[in-house]
Amino acid sequence: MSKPSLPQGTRDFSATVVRKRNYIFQTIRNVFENYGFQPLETPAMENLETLMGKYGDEGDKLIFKILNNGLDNPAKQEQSKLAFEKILDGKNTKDLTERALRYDLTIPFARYVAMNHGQLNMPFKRYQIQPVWRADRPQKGRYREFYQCDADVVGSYSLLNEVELANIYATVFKQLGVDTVIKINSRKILAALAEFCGGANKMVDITVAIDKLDKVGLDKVKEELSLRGLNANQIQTIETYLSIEGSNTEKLAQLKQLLAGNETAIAGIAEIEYLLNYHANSFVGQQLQADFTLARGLNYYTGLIFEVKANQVQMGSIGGGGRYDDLTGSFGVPNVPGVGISFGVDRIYDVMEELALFPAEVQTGTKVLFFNLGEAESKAAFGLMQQLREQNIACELFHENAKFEKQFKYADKKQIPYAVIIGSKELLENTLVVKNLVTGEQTPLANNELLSFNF
RNA sequence: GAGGGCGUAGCUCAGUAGGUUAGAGCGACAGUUUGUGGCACUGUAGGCCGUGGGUUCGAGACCCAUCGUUCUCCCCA
Repeated sequence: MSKPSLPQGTRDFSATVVRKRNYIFQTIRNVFENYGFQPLETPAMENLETLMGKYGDEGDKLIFKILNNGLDNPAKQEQSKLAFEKILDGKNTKDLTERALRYDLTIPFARYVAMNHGQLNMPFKRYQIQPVWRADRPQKGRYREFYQCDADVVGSYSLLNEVELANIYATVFKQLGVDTVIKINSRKILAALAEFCGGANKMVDITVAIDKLDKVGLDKVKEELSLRGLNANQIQTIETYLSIEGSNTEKLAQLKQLLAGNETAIAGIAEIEYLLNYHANSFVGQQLQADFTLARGLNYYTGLIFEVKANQVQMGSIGGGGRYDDLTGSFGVPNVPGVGISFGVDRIYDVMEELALFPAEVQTGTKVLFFNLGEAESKAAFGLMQQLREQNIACELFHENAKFEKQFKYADKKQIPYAVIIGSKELLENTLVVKNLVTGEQTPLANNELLSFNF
């Protein structure tokens, strides 16, 4: 028997970690609910065809596929072999795999909307907090199983949705105490830039290249643009575009000048201005930052896009989202617009851990340990303990009669703040001693006074 | 998909230019006279040195392979 181990990129979460994670989940969930979003859960696995082709070529490779059962069935062996040959040739076949683990929460949601759009009360606002799986190489802040917390609105073109979603971002991170910047851009502006430089079909090439600006620097970006077939003139325009700097208003002014007269650009700029003006006088506005280099990988975005970064920590984005005008189109239901955001809990956790932002109260487990000092003594203790439990005070009775030292140590390890001691003397007198294990202070009480003790 | 680092006790790691029975700290367990802890002291247990091959009189150390893990690039949360 070899040592047990965990699949790459997955983790066990022990008590302290779970409590901290739940604190994040709870915060996000409460804010979602507070903004009128309703919960949804979907299966861990989807039909492979639901997912394939939705995340681009790179994304398709990272989808965890589930091997069909019964491939070794003698009657089907020939079929299985043929199917395997097809896979080796890079072709898809249902004969080997027809299900896959969900890669994100947005596409399963889109599938859900497409299946139920007749029944849904539009605009439909749902939130979803579930794990997703990606066959990626794990590294810092990157796992093969991780949670996403999504909130999406479908069935509405109103920019008021974007306004609310920005508010949700700012509120959650304020409550968690994480100092963040919410970067915003519009896909329309990127599209307009492409129209200016080489045509709409160059949009992907351009966005992929400029998205790397802060990582590789201007020269490398220009190099890549050149490789992707842009001429010197076009690259010059993009350089000007990338050199836009200053406050949000200053940036927008420069952009207007650069892309003057382009209708797509005007529309995109209007979106950003709408969002900024709406939040001009709130705490949300202080975090919003127009960033025209922001591109976002997923190509279904069409309007405003968001990305959240933590200010004091070196870490990839801890949230992202944007508007997509035709998400369910690929499921045969056209013209359902939507906009959504996502929180990356695992990265938020890492950021908060690094900055020591978790409040101490998160770690409250057992409140009172009842000492076990003998058969009759522990029986009395048990009865009293049940009374406390009914008051929702978490208690434990030590599992066996043991030396004081041992019982104290157990309490220490579990950081239990109180002990209740009932020995032979107390048993006779129907009394007990409450000991504060932090201060060492002891309070003798009659049994019937225990319930009114302020733990 | 490409490229680095690291695998020695439950945990964190030492292990010098290859040389006897592989070490420390923490943790665990037991005790320091019988019912008040966190400290201290003493003792005990616990290692196919990731796995398989090779070089050598001799390998935890060197070489190759393999598995695991971690980090970077690509891409992403």
